[in-house]
Amino acid sequence: MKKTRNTVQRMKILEYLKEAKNHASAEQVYKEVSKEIPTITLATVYRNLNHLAENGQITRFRASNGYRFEATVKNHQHFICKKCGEIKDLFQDKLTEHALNNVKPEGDNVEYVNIMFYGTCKKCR
Amino acid sequence: MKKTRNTVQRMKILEYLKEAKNHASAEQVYKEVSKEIPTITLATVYRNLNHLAENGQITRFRASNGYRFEATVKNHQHFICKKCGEIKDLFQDKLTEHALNNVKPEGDNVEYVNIMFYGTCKKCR
DNA sequence: CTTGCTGCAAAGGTTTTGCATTGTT
DNA sequence: AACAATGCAAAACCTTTGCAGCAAG
Repeated sequence: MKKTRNTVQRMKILEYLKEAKNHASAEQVYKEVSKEIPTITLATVYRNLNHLAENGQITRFRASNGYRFEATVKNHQHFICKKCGEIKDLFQDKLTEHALNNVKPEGDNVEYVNIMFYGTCKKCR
Repeated sequence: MKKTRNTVQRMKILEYLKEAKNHASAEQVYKEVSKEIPTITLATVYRNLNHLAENGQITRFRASNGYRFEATVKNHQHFICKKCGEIKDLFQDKLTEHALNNVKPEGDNVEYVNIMFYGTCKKCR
């Protein structure tokens, strides 16, 4: 396992995601963290987000307009509105668990599931 | 509903996806269809893939390196290897259905689910 | 004939990378 | 002191778009 360092940048990025509890884009993280570390660059934000994701401290997934990042939270799902693109958390207890329990891998090693519901949100209907 | 035309390009693209039963990237579709229609362009491929996806004839989802397209097949899920990026179909019967039956939308209109399992495939372990 | 679709080329947006320098450990 | 991480700028990638001509209905 590679050695990692706790730089101010990395700490602040993680801290932001933990507090915001949102599904931030890299740009969004960059904007927020810039307030505290004005010299930070988008490249650094990306490098840290990827690093944190690889270490399981945050979760990374794709929306139609790029990656989204969130502090890792167990057993929840997402709803994405096809019109406005809003992403909501769903906490359908046991659903994630149920999915994991019902996969028969056939030699592949399943680590986690990503369950995304799509449709039209209340506002856009 | 907007009127659409069945151009040779569109027909061949759909035909390819139906026969290949894969999770092709736009590039891949382009490459294959080019064999039959050498003058086709990537832009046209994209326009048609998006068009077909909007009409429900194919399904579009995001892998880490871009969109993937497949002829629409009901009630199946995907497994993606984190190392090699290979995408496999899973047919855990009822899983998709179960997920849809267990969402409580709260005003949002759920249309479909995308269930993606991640891990390390047999070859990469 | 109408207008949706194509090919071409160019632009747009997001994410990654090379390099010299800085800062953690 | 070692080397992981940063900032900067440039590149790489994927996808979309404007436009003039073409072709499906």
